[in-house]
Amino acid sequence: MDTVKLLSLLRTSSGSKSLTRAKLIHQKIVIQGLQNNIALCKSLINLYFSCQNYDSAKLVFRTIENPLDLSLWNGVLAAYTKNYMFSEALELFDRLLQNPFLKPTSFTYPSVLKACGGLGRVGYGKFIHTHLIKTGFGLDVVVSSSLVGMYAKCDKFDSAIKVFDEMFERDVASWNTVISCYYQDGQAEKALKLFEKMRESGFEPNSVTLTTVISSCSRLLDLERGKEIHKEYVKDGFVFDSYVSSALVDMYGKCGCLEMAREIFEQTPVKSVVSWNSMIAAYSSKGDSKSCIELFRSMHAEGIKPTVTTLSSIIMSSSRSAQLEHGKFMHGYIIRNRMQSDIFINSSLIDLYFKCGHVGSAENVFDKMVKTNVVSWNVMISGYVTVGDYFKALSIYEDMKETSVKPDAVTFTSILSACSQLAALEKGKEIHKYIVESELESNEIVMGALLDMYAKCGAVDQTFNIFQKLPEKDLVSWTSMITAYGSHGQALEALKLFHEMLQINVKPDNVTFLAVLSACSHAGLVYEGTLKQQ
DNA sequence: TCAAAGTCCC
Repeated sequence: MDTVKLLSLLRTSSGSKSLTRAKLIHQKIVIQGLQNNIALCKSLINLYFSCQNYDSAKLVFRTIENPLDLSLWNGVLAAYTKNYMFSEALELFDRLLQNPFLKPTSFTYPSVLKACGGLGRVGYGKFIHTHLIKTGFGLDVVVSSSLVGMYAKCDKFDSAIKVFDEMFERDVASWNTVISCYYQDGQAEKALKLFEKMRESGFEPNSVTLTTVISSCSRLLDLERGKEIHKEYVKDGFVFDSYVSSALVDMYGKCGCLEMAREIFEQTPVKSVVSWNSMIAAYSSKGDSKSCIELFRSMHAEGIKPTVTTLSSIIMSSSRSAQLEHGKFMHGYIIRNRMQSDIFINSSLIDLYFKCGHVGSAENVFDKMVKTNVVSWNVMISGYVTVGDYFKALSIYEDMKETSVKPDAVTFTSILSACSQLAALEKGKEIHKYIVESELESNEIVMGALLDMYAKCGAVDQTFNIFQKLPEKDLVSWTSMITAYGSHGQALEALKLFHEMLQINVKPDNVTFLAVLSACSHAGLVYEGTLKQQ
Protein backbone atom coordinates (compact mmCIF):
# COMPACT_ATOMS: atom_id res chain seq x y z
CA MET A 1 0.00 0.00 0.00
CA ASP A 2 1.48 3.36 -1.02
CA THR A 3 1.39 6.81 0.58
CA VAL A 4 -1.49 8.08 -1.56
CA LYS A 5 -3.67 5.11 -0.67
CA LEU A 6 -2.87 5.37 3.03
CA LEU A 7 -3.62 9.10 3.00
CA SER A 8 -7.03 8.59 1.44
CA LEU A 9 -7.68 5.79 3.92
CA LEU A 10 -6.83 8.16 6.76
CA ARG A 11 -9.11 10.81 5.29
CA THR A 12 -12.09 8.52 5.03
CA SER A 13 -11.48 7.29 8.59
CA SER A 14 -11.19 10.74 10.15
CA GLY A 15 -14.87 10.93 11.02
CA SER A 16 -15.17 7.36 12.26
CA LYS A 17 -13.42 7.91 15.60
CA SER A 18 -12.58 4.22 15.42
CA LEU A 19 -9.50 3.34 17.43
CA THR A 20 -9.28 -0.08 15.79
CA ARG A 21 -9.03 1.54 12.36
CA ALA A 22 -6.45 4.01 13.59
CA LYS A 23 -4.27 1.21 14.98
CA LEU A 24 -4.64 -0.79 11.80
CA ILE A 25 -3.54 2.11 9.62
CA HIS A 26 -0.72 2.89 12.07
CA GLN A 27 0.49 -0.69 11.73
CA LYS A 28 0.41 -0.47 7.91
CA ILE A 29 2.42 2.77 7.99
CA VAL A 30 5.10 1.21 10.19
CA ILE A 31 5.28 -1.96 8.05
CA GLN A 32 5.79 0.15 4.94
CA GLY A 33 8.55 2.09 6.74
CA LEU A 34 6.63 5.34 6.30
CA GLN A 35 6.74 6.47 9.97
CA ASN A 36 8.73 9.56 8.92
CA ASN A 37 6.25 10.72 6.31
CA ILE A 38 4.98 14.07 7.60
CA ALA A 39 1.63 14.14 5.80
CA LEU A 40 0.76 10.63 6.96
CA CYS A 41 1.83 11.32 10.53
CA LYS A 42 -0.19 14.54 10.73
CA SER A 43 -3.29 12.72 9.61
CA LEU A 44 -2.67 9.79 11.91
CA ILE A 45 -2.06 12.05 14.92
CA ASN A 46 -5.36 13.83 14.28
CA LEU A 47 -7.13 10.50 13.98
CA TYR A 48 -5.72 9.38 17.32
CA PHE A 49 -6.76 12.71 18.87
CA SER A 50 -10.30 12.25 17.59
CA CYS A 51 -10.31 8.80 19.26
CA GLN A 52 -8.97 10.48 22.41
CA ASN A 53 -6.02 8.13 22.40
CA TYR A 54 -3.47 10.76 23.28
CA ASP A 55 -0.65 8.36 24.15
CA SER A 56 -0.65 6.87 20.66
CA ALA A 57 -0.76 10.36 19.15
CA LYS A 58 2.29 11.32 21.23
CA LEU A 59 4.03 8.11 20.20
CA VAL A 60 3.57 8.85 16.49
CA PHE A 61 5.03 12.31 16.97
CA ARG A 62 7.93 11.08 19.10
CA THR A 63 9.02 8.34 16.71
CA ILE A 64 9.46 10.69 13.75
CA GLU A 65 13.23 10.80 13.33
CA ASN A 66 13.72 14.38 12.27
CA PRO A 67 10.53 16.38 12.85
CA LEU A 68 11.73 19.51 11.11
CA ASP A 69 8.37 20.35 9.61
CA LEU A 70 6.92 23.20 11.64
CA SER A 71 3.33 22.60 10.50
CA LEU A 72 3.55 19.26 12.24
CA TRP A 73 4.41 20.94 15.54
CA ASN A 74 1.74 23.58 15.03
CA GLY A 75 -0.81 20.91 14.27
CA VAL A 76 -0.03 18.96 17.43
CA LEU A 77 -0.08 22.18 19.48
CA ALA A 78 -3.51 22.99 18.09
CA ALA A 79 -4.73 19.47 18.77
CA TYR A 80 -3.59 19.75 22.38
CA THR A 81 -5.39 23.03 23.01
CA LYS A 82 -8.55 21.80 21.27
CA ASN A 83 -8.58 18.96 23.81
CA TYR A 84 -7.89 21.24 26.79
CA MET A 85 -4.41 19.70 27.24
CA PHE A 86 -2.85 23.06 27.98
CA SER A 87 0.14 21.89 30.02
CA GLU A 88 1.13 19.47 27.28
CA ALA A 89 0.86 22.29 24.76
CA LEU A 90 3.20 24.54 26.74
CA GLU A 91 5.66 21.65 27.25
CA LEU A 92 5.72 21.06 23.51
CA PHE A 93 6.21 24.79 22.88
CA ASP A 94 9.15 24.70 25.26
CA ARG A 95 10.71 21.84 23.30
CA LEU A 96 10.11 23.75 20.09
CA LEU A 97 12.01 26.73 21.47
CA GLN A 98 14.93 24.45 22.35
CA ASN A 99 15.13 23.05 18.84
CA PRO A 100 17.97 24.91 17.05
CA PHE A 101 16.50 24.29 13.61
CA LEU A 102 12.96 25.49 14.24
CA LYS A 103 11.43 28.88 14.98
CA PRO A 104 7.79 29.47 15.93
CA THR A 105 5.59 31.29 13.40
CA SER A 106 2.33 33.22 13.53
CA PHE A 107 0.59 29.84 13.32
CA THR A 108 2.26 28.70 16.55
CA TYR A 109 1.26 31.54 18.88
CA PRO A 110 -2.54 31.33 18.83
CA SER A 111 -2.44 27.82 20.32
CA VAL A 112 0.23 28.79 22.84
CA LEU A 113 -1.74 31.84 23.95
CA LYS A 114 -4.88 29.76 24.25
CA ALA A 115 -2.98 27.38 26.53
CA CYS A 116 -1.80 30.33 28.67
CA GLY A 117 -5.38 31.53 28.96
CA GLY A 118 -6.66 28.07 29.81
CA LEU A 119 -4.11 27.70 32.59
CA GLY A 120 -4.50 31.30 33.75
CA ARG A 121 -0.77 31.81 33.24
CA VAL A 122 -0.94 35.53 32.58
CA GLY A 123 2.75 36.01 33.46
CA TYR A 124 3.86 33.70 30.70
CA GLY A 125 1.27 35.26 28.39
CA LYS A 126 2.72 38.72 29.05
CA PHE A 127 6.22 37.41 28.36
CA ILE A 128 5.04 36.10 24.99
CA HIS A 129 3.23 39.39 24.34
CA THR A 130 6.53 41.29 24.71
CA HIS A 131 8.23 38.82 22.42
CA LEU A 132 5.48 39.26 19.82
CA ILE A 133 5.93 43.02 19.81
CA LYS A 134 9.69 42.62 19.27
CA THR A 135 9.35 40.07 16.48
CA GLY A 136 6.42 41.71 14.71
CA PHE A 137 4.19 38.63 14.95
CA GLY A 138 1.85 40.79 16.98
CA LEU A 139 0.80 42.49 13.77
CA ASP A 140 -0.95 39.31 12.66
CA VAL A 141 -4.70 39.63 13.19
CA VAL A 142 -5.11 36.08 14.52
CA VAL A 143 -2.15 36.39 16.87
CA SER A 144 -3.35 39.69 18.32
CA SER A 145 -6.92 38.39 18.69
CA SER A 146 -5.46 35.46 20.57
CA LEU A 147 -3.71 37.93 22.86
CA VAL A 148 -7.04 39.64 23.56
CA GLY A 149 -8.59 36.26 24.34
CA MET A 150 -5.68 35.23 26.56
CA TYR A 151 -5.96 38.38 28.71
CA ALA A 152 -9.74 38.00 28.91
CA LYS A 153 -9.47 34.38 30.07
CA CYS A 154 -7.04 35.53 32.77
CA ASP A 155 -9.56 38.20 33.90
CA LYS A 156 -7.25 40.98 32.73
CA PHE A 157 -9.97 42.78 30.84
CA ASP A 158 -8.18 46.13 30.75
CA SER A 159 -5.15 44.60 29.05
CA ALA A 160 -7.43 42.73 26.65
CA ILE A 161 -9.23 45.92 25.59
CA LYS A 162 -5.92 47.77 25.26
CA VAL A 163 -4.60 45.16 22.80
CA PHE A 164 -7.88 45.33 20.85
CA ASP A 165 -7.80 49.14 20.70
CA GLU A 166 -4.27 49.05 19.35
CA MET A 167 -4.99 46.52 16.62
CA PHE A 168 -4.85 48.14 13.21
CA GLU A 169 -6.39 45.21 11.40
CA ARG A 170 -9.52 43.54 12.68
CA ASP A 171 -11.82 40.80 11.48
CA VAL A 172 -15.10 39.31 12.70
CA ALA A 173 -13.33 36.95 15.10
CA SER A 174 -11.39 39.77 16.77
CA TRP A 175 -14.63 41.72 17.24
CA ASN A 176 -16.22 38.59 18.66
CA THR A 177 -13.35 38.16 21.08
CA VAL A 178 -13.73 41.65 22.50
CA ILE A 179 -17.54 41.52 22.60
CA SER A 180 -17.37 38.27 24.53
CA CYS A 181 -14.70 39.81 26.73
CA TYR A 182 -17.15 42.50 27.89
CA TYR A 183 -19.90 39.91 28.28
CA GLN A 184 -17.73 37.70 30.47
CA ASP A 185 -16.75 40.71 32.55
CA GLY A 186 -20.45 41.28 33.30
CA GLN A 187 -20.64 44.37 31.07
CA ALA A 188 -23.46 43.31 28.77
CA GLU A 189 -24.30 46.91 27.80
CA LYS A 190 -20.73 47.51 26.73
CA ALA A 191 -20.86 44.29 24.70
CA LEU A 192 -23.91 45.61 22.82
CA LYS A 193 -22.19 48.97 22.25
CA LEU A 194 -19.21 47.17 20.72
CA PHE A 195 -21.65 45.24 18.54
CA GLU A 196 -22.96 48.57 17.21
CA LYS A 197 -19.41 49.74 16.54
CA MET A 198 -18.65 46.50 14.76
CA ARG A 199 -21.60 47.06 12.42
CA GLU A 200 -20.61 50.67 11.85
CA SER A 201 -17.17 49.42 10.85
CA GLY A 202 -18.82 47.35 8.13
CA PHE A 203 -18.60 43.86 9.58
CA GLU A 204 -21.44 41.36 9.29
CA PRO A 205 -22.10 39.42 12.50
CA ASN A 206 -21.81 35.65 12.34
CA SER A 207 -23.30 32.97 14.59
CA VAL A 208 -20.64 33.53 17.27
CA THR A 209 -21.40 37.26 17.39
CA LEU A 210 -25.12 36.59 17.59
CA THR A 211 -24.74 34.07 20.41
CA THR A 212 -22.95 36.63 22.55
CA VAL A 213 -25.13 39.64 21.77
CA ILE A 214 -28.36 37.70 22.27
CA SER A 215 -27.00 36.48 25.61
CA SER A 216 -26.21 40.09 26.48
CA CYS A 217 -29.83 41.08 25.81
CA SER A 218 -30.88 38.13 27.93
CA ARG A 219 -28.75 39.23 30.85
CA LEU A 220 -30.11 42.79 30.57
CA LEU A 221 -33.68 41.46 30.16
CA ASP A 222 -33.81 43.72 27.11
CA LEU A 223 -36.56 42.00 25.13
CA GLU A 224 -36.94 44.76 22.54
CA ARG A 225 -33.29 44.71 21.62
CA GLY A 226 -33.24 40.93 21.56
CA LYS A 227 -36.26 40.82 19.24
CA GLU A 228 -34.62 43.37 16.93
CA ILE A 229 -31.43 41.34 16.66
CA HIS A 230 -33.47 38.19 16.18
CA LYS A 231 -35.48 39.71 13.32
CA GLU A 232 -32.63 41.51 11.62
CA TYR A 233 -29.84 38.97 11.75
CA VAL A 234 -31.01 35.51 12.62
CA LYS A 235 -31.79 34.33 9.11
CA ASP A 236 -33.05 30.81 8.50
CA GLY A 237 -29.59 29.31 8.43
CA PHE A 238 -28.73 30.39 11.95
CA VAL A 239 -31.60 28.43 13.49
CA PHE A 240 -29.57 25.36 12.74
CA ASP A 241 -26.79 26.63 14.93
CA SER A 242 -27.48 25.19 18.35
CA TYR A 243 -25.61 28.02 20.12
CA VAL A 244 -27.70 30.77 18.52
CA SER A 245 -30.91 28.86 19.07
CA SER A 246 -30.08 28.14 22.74
CA ALA A 247 -29.24 31.79 23.29
CA LEU A 248 -32.62 32.78 21.78
CA VAL A 249 -34.52 30.24 23.88
CA ASP A 250 -32.73 31.55 26.95
CA MET A 251 -33.39 35.19 26.05
CA TYR A 252 -37.11 34.74 25.39
CA GLY A 253 -37.43 32.51 28.44
CA LYS A 254 -35.73 35.00 30.76
CA CYS A 255 -37.85 37.83 29.38
CA GLY A 256 -41.01 35.84 30.10
CA CYS A 257 -41.97 35.03 26.50
CA LEU A 258 -42.52 31.34 27.01
CA GLU A 259 -44.38 30.76 23.73
CA MET A 260 -41.61 32.34 21.66
CA ALA A 261 -38.98 30.33 23.52
CA ARG A 262 -40.91 27.15 22.90
CA GLU A 263 -41.39 27.95 19.22
CA ILE A 264 -37.66 28.40 18.65
CA PHE A 265 -36.91 25.33 20.72
CA GLU A 266 -39.27 23.22 18.59
CA GLN A 267 -37.74 24.59 15.38
CA THR A 268 -34.23 23.59 16.42
CA PRO A 269 -33.45 20.43 14.49
CA VAL A 270 -30.51 19.24 16.60
CA LYS A 271 -31.12 20.17 20.22
CA SER A 272 -28.02 20.28 22.37
CA VAL A 273 -28.21 19.71 26.10
CA VAL A 274 -27.93 23.49 26.57
CA SER A 275 -31.01 23.97 24.36
CA TRP A 276 -32.92 21.61 26.64
CA ASN A 277 -31.53 23.31 29.73
CA SER A 278 -32.55 26.76 28.49
CA MET A 279 -36.07 25.56 27.75
CA ILE A 280 -36.31 23.86 31.13
CA ALA A 281 -34.99 27.00 32.85
CA ALA A 282 -37.74 29.02 31.14
CA TYR A 283 -40.46 26.81 32.63
CA SER A 284 -38.56 26.68 35.90
CA SER A 285 -38.63 30.47 36.27
CA LYS A 286 -42.42 30.31 35.98
CA GLY A 287 -42.54 27.58 38.61
CA ASP A 288 -44.00 25.16 36.07
CA SER A 289 -42.37 22.02 37.41
CA LYS A 290 -44.84 19.79 35.56
CA SER A 291 -43.61 21.02 32.17
CA CYS A 292 -40.01 20.74 33.40
CA ILE A 293 -40.49 17.08 34.24
CA GLU A 294 -42.21 16.48 30.89
CA LEU A 295 -39.22 18.01 29.07
CA PHE A 296 -36.89 15.95 31.21
CA ARG A 297 -38.67 12.78 30.08
CA SER A 298 -38.57 13.85 26.42
CA MET A 299 -34.86 14.58 26.55
CA HIS A 300 -34.27 11.24 28.16
CA ALA A 301 -36.27 9.59 25.37
CA GLU A 302 -34.09 11.34 22.80
CA GLY A 303 -30.97 10.01 24.46
CA ILE A 304 -29.70 13.35 25.82
CA LYS A 305 -27.99 12.99 29.18
CA PRO A 306 -28.93 15.65 31.75
CA THR A 307 -26.23 17.85 33.26
CA VAL A 308 -26.11 19.32 36.75
CA THR A 309 -27.76 22.43 35.29
CA THR A 310 -30.74 20.37 34.09
CA LEU A 311 -31.22 18.78 37.48
CA SER A 312 -30.87 21.90 39.60
CA SER A 313 -33.24 23.86 37.31
CA ILE A 314 -35.93 21.22 37.73
CA ILE A 315 -35.44 21.05 41.50
CA MET A 316 -35.72 24.84 41.66
CA SER A 317 -38.97 24.67 39.70
CA SER A 318 -40.33 22.09 42.18
CA SER A 319 -39.35 24.42 44.98
CA ARG A 320 -41.15 27.34 43.33
CA SER A 321 -44.29 25.28 42.74
CA ALA A 322 -43.90 23.59 46.15
CA GLN A 323 -44.34 20.24 44.37
CA LEU A 324 -42.39 18.05 46.76
CA GLU A 325 -43.02 14.94 44.65
CA HIS A 326 -41.39 16.45 41.57
CA GLY A 327 -38.30 17.40 43.56
CA LYS A 328 -38.12 14.02 45.27
CA PHE A 329 -38.33 12.35 41.85
CA MET A 330 -35.24 14.30 40.78
CA HIS A 331 -33.45 13.58 44.04
CA GLY A 332 -34.17 9.89 43.48
CA TYR A 333 -32.90 10.11 39.89
CA ILE A 334 -29.62 11.59 41.11
CA ILE A 335 -29.14 8.86 43.71
CA ARG A 336 -30.15 6.01 41.37
CA ASN A 337 -27.75 7.19 38.68
CA ARG A 338 -24.99 7.86 41.20
CA MET A 339 -24.60 11.39 39.90
CA GLN A 340 -22.21 13.71 41.64
CA SER A 341 -24.32 16.47 43.20
CA ASP A 342 -22.79 19.90 43.02
CA ILE A 343 -23.46 23.04 45.05
CA PHE A 344 -26.29 24.08 42.71
CA ILE A 345 -28.13 20.78 43.12
CA ASN A 346 -27.62 20.56 46.86
CA SER A 347 -28.65 24.11 47.59
CA SER A 348 -31.77 23.79 45.46
CA LEU A 349 -32.64 20.53 47.27
CA ILE A 350 -32.21 22.20 50.67
CA ASP A 351 -34.33 25.10 49.50
CA LEU A 352 -37.03 22.70 48.27
CA TYR A 353 -37.18 20.69 51.49
CA PHE A 354 -37.42 23.81 53.65
CA LYS A 355 -40.10 25.24 51.42
CA CYS A 356 -42.14 22.04 51.77
CA GLY A 357 -41.57 21.87 55.51
CA HIS A 358 -39.30 18.81 55.41
CA VAL A 359 -36.61 20.30 57.62
CA GLY A 360 -35.11 16.86 58.40
CA SER A 361 -34.52 16.13 54.70
CA ALA A 362 -32.89 19.53 54.24
CA GLU A 363 -30.60 18.83 57.19
CA ASN A 364 -29.71 15.44 55.68
CA VAL A 365 -28.62 17.01 52.40
CA PHE A 366 -26.67 19.68 54.27
CA ASP A 367 -24.87 17.14 56.48
CA LYS A 368 -23.65 15.17 53.48
CA MET A 369 -22.48 18.07 51.31
CA VAL A 370 -19.13 19.79 51.11
CA LYS A 371 -19.43 23.11 52.94
CA THR A 372 -16.57 25.10 51.48
CA ASN A 373 -18.89 27.50 49.66
CA VAL A 374 -20.75 30.33 51.39
CA VAL A 375 -23.90 29.49 49.43
CA SER A 376 -24.39 26.14 51.20
CA TRP A 377 -24.45 27.97 54.54
CA ASN A 378 -26.68 30.72 53.19
CA VAL A 379 -29.43 28.37 52.00
CA MET A 380 -29.41 26.64 55.37
CA ILE A 381 -29.62 29.90 57.35
CA SER A 382 -32.34 31.39 55.16
CA GLY A 383 -34.15 28.04 55.23
CA TYR A 384 -34.40 28.11 59.01
CA VAL A 385 -35.52 31.74 58.84
CA THR A 386 -38.33 30.89 56.39
CA VAL A 387 -39.66 28.09 58.63
CA GLY A 388 -39.42 30.42 61.63
CA ASP A 389 -36.68 28.53 63.48
CA TYR A 390 -34.59 31.61 64.23
CA PHE A 391 -32.51 29.98 66.97
CA LYS A 392 -31.39 27.23 64.56
CA ALA A 393 -30.52 29.94 62.02
CA LEU A 394 -28.29 31.63 64.59
CA SER A 395 -26.70 28.35 65.59
CA ILE A 396 -25.83 27.45 61.96
CA TYR A 397 -24.35 30.93 61.60
CA GLU A 398 -22.16 30.23 64.63
CA ASP A 399 -21.09 26.88 63.11
CA MET A 400 -20.17 28.71 59.95
CA LYS A 401 -17.93 31.10 61.84
CA GLU A 402 -15.97 28.06 63.08
CA THR A 403 -15.01 27.31 59.46
CA SER A 404 -12.86 29.41 57.17
CA VAL A 405 -15.87 30.34 55.02
CA LYS A 406 -16.52 34.08 55.15
CA PRO A 407 -20.12 35.29 55.38
CA ASP A 408 -21.31 37.50 52.54
CA ALA A 409 -24.15 39.99 52.00
CA VAL A 410 -26.74 37.21 51.72
CA THR A 411 -25.61 35.64 55.01
CA PHE A 412 -25.88 38.95 56.85
CA THR A 413 -29.29 39.73 55.37
CA SER A 414 -30.71 36.37 56.51
CA ILE A 415 -29.14 36.38 59.93
CA LEU A 416 -30.23 39.97 60.61
CA SER A 417 -33.74 38.96 59.72
CA ALA A 418 -33.50 36.22 62.38
CA CYS A 419 -32.24 38.79 64.91
CA SER A 420 -35.07 41.21 64.19
CA GLN A 421 -37.65 38.43 64.57
CA LEU A 422 -36.15 37.52 67.95
CA ALA A 423 -35.55 41.19 68.87
CA ALA A 424 -32.01 40.01 69.65
CA LEU A 425 -30.39 43.44 69.84
CA GLU A 426 -27.05 42.38 71.31
CA LYS A 427 -26.54 39.70 68.64
CA GLY A 428 -27.56 42.23 66.02
CA LYS A 429 -24.96 44.71 67.26
CA GLU A 430 -22.30 42.02 67.12
CA ILE A 431 -23.24 41.27 63.50
CA HIS A 432 -23.17 45.01 62.74
CA LYS A 433 -19.53 45.09 63.86
CA TYR A 434 -18.76 42.15 61.63
CA ILE A 435 -20.45 43.86 58.67
CA VAL A 436 -18.19 46.87 59.18
CA GLU A 437 -15.15 44.58 59.29
CA SER A 438 -16.29 42.87 56.11
CA GLU A 439 -16.56 46.27 54.38
CA LEU A 440 -20.18 45.71 53.46
CA GLU A 441 -21.38 49.07 54.78
CA SER A 442 -22.05 50.32 51.27
CA ASN A 443 -24.27 47.36 50.41
CA GLU A 444 -27.82 48.71 50.23
CA ILE A 445 -29.53 45.39 50.93
CA VAL A 446 -27.38 44.65 53.97
CA MET A 447 -27.90 48.14 55.35
CA GLY A 448 -31.63 47.83 54.78
CA ALA A 449 -31.65 44.60 56.80
CA LEU A 450 -29.58 46.26 59.52
CA LEU A 451 -32.00 49.19 59.65
CA ASP A 452 -34.94 46.80 59.92
CA MET A 453 -33.22 44.89 62.73
CA TYR A 454 -32.54 48.02 64.81
CA ALA A 455 -36.05 49.31 64.12
CA LYS A 456 -37.72 46.04 65.17
CA CYS A 457 -35.54 45.95 68.30
CA GLY A 458 -36.73 49.45 69.13
CA ALA A 459 -33.20 50.90 69.09
CA VAL A 460 -34.15 54.34 67.82
CA ASP A 461 -30.70 55.96 68.00
CA GLN A 462 -28.98 53.17 66.08
CA THR A 463 -31.80 53.07 63.53
CA PHE A 464 -31.50 56.81 62.94
CA ASN A 465 -27.75 56.48 62.64
CA ILE A 466 -28.06 53.92 59.83
CA PHE A 467 -30.98 55.79 58.24
CA GLN A 468 -28.94 58.97 57.98
CA LYS A 469 -26.04 57.20 56.35
CA LEU A 470 -28.11 55.48 53.65
CA PRO A 471 -27.10 56.84 50.24
CA GLU A 472 -30.50 55.99 48.72
CA LYS A 473 -33.56 55.95 50.94
CA ASP A 474 -36.45 53.91 49.59
CA LEU A 475 -39.98 53.36 50.82
CA VAL A 476 -38.91 50.44 53.00
CA SER A 477 -36.17 52.39 54.79
CA TRP A 478 -38.50 55.36 55.46
CA THR A 479 -41.09 52.95 56.83
CA SER A 480 -38.53 51.22 59.06
CA MET A 481 -37.52 54.56 60.54
CA ILE A 482 -41.14 55.56 61.15
CA THR A 483 -41.75 52.17 62.81
CA ALA A 484 -38.76 52.68 65.08
CA TYR A 485 -40.04 56.08 66.27
CA GLY A 486 -43.55 54.75 66.69
CA SER A 487 -42.62 51.72 68.75
CA HIS A 488 -40.52 53.95 70.98
CA GLY A 489 -43.41 56.30 71.68
CA GLN A 490 -41.93 59.15 69.62
CA ALA A 491 -45.07 59.73 67.60
CA LEU A 492 -44.28 63.34 66.73
CA GLU A 493 -40.92 62.34 65.30
CA ALA A 494 -42.67 59.61 63.31
CA LEU A 495 -45.16 62.13 61.92
CA LYS A 496 -42.43 64.61 61.10
CA LEU A 497 -40.56 61.95 59.16
CA PHE A 498 -43.75 60.91 57.39
CA HIS A 499 -44.22 64.47 56.14
CA GLU A 500 -40.60 64.71 55.03
CA MET A 501 -41.08 61.52 53.09
CA LEU A 502 -44.20 62.87 51.37
CA GLN A 503 -42.43 66.10 50.52
CA ILE A 504 -39.75 64.33 48.50
CA ASN A 505 -42.45 62.37 46.68
CA VAL A 506 -41.93 58.90 48.13
CA LYS A 507 -45.32 57.22 47.86
CA PRO A 508 -46.39 55.48 51.10
CA ASP A 509 -47.95 52.01 51.05
CA ASN A 510 -50.15 50.09 53.49
CA VAL A 511 -47.20 49.20 55.71
CA THR A 512 -46.23 52.86 56.03
CA PHE A 513 -49.77 53.89 56.97
CA LEU A 514 -49.91 51.11 59.52
CA ALA A 515 -46.64 52.33 61.05
CA VAL A 516 -47.89 55.92 61.19
CA LEU A 517 -51.25 54.95 62.66
CA SER A 518 -49.58 52.68 65.17
CA ALA A 519 -47.29 55.55 66.21
CA CYS A 520 -50.34 57.83 66.67
CA SER A 521 -52.22 55.22 68.70
CA HIS A 522 -49.30 54.69 71.07
CA ALA A 523 -49.16 58.39 71.76
CA GLY A 524 -52.92 58.93 71.81
CA LEU A 525 -52.82 61.25 68.82
CA VAL A 526 -56.34 60.48 67.59
CA TYR A 527 -56.70 63.74 65.69
CA GLU A 528 -53.48 63.28 63.69
CA GLY A 529 -54.40 59.68 62.99
CA THR A 530 -57.78 60.69 61.57
CA LEU A 531 -56.08 63.20 59.27
CA LYS A 532 -53.93 60.46 57.77
CA GLN A 533 -57.04 58.51 56.88
CA GLN A 534 -58.27 61.16 54.47
C1' DT B 1 -6.80 20.27 7.06
C1' DC B 2 -1.12 24.68 10.39
C1' DA B 3 -4.03 29.63 13.98
C1' DA B 4 -8.27 33.18 17.17
C1' DA B 5 -14.15 34.04 18.87
C1' DG B 6 -19.95 31.34 21.41
C1' DT B 7 -25.04 29.38 25.03
C1' DC B 8 -27.57 27.22 30.42
C1' DC B 9 -28.01 26.44 37.05
C1' DC B 10 -27.26 28.76 43.59
